[in-house]
Amino acid sequence: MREEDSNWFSRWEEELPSPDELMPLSQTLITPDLAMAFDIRNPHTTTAAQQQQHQPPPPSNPSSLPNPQPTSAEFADSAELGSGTAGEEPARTLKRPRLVWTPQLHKRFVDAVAHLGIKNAVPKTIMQLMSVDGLTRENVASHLQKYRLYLKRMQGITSAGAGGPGGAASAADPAADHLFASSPVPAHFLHPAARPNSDHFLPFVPVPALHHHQQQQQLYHHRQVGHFGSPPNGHFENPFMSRPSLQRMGGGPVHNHHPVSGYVEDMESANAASGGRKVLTLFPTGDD
DNA sequence: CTCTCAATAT
DNA sequence: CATATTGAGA
Repeated sequence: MREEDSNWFSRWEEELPSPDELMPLSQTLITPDLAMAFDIRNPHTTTAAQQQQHQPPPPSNPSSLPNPQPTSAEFADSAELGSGTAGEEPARTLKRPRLVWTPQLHKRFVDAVAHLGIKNAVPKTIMQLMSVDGLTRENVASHLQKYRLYLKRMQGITSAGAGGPGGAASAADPAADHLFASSPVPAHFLHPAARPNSDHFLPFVPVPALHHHQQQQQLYHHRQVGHFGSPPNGHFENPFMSRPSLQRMGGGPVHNHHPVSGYVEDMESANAASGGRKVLTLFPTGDD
């Protein structure tokens, strides 16, 4: 019944963060928009007051994680502010747009949690392992809360029949939680003690060997309408090839997720039912 | 200090 | 509605 547990493991190799991109430290204190607007890739805003906890060692997995490339962020956002809505606020205390947890982003989240082990899966660590720029601890914490609830809820019903690791969440769940249901729940995520024999599966535990400096890739993409490819450098770049980067668009994605396959939904679009809400979202990295 | 959880706000 | 934010307890 359950023996291919190591499946999820293999998948990791495809997305495992290289040591290079580990330790993102995206505590961007400056406005993302601002930072990007100025092409700042090295915000030292951090007063060197964080960094106290080290975490899991970069899985020395030679995996091919096509990580975030230094995609030159392009600008295209015509800031039309009627009155001091955001002219230049103090870099601190800025509100970020709502983070939109797209399946891909959630996947990274789940992967991170799975690899860290329930034990070490705490917001900070998860955030670091995810290496998603712009992601904050609060973002992860909030989502983690929901995710845990989802798991608990699921454990009740989903006993057998869940055809294997790949579809652990395919129960007849009335709880078809749109987002959660689409991510392969690793296999166990329940109690730490319910692990039959996969202890050594998590080779990387806590190896506080994290040193390096911040390397953050602020791939905030500003997208206007229906056209991109206006590289500041005059080079052509494929926006859809980027790695996890947050993008903020306006309006509600109006349910763009679809089953399988990369989707090139039309981002932006008027806000459906949310008024002009700026949202942070991340690219459909079309790799699933 | 950070994590977790519940309630609440947007 | 999906997130964010806050607050209390550990």
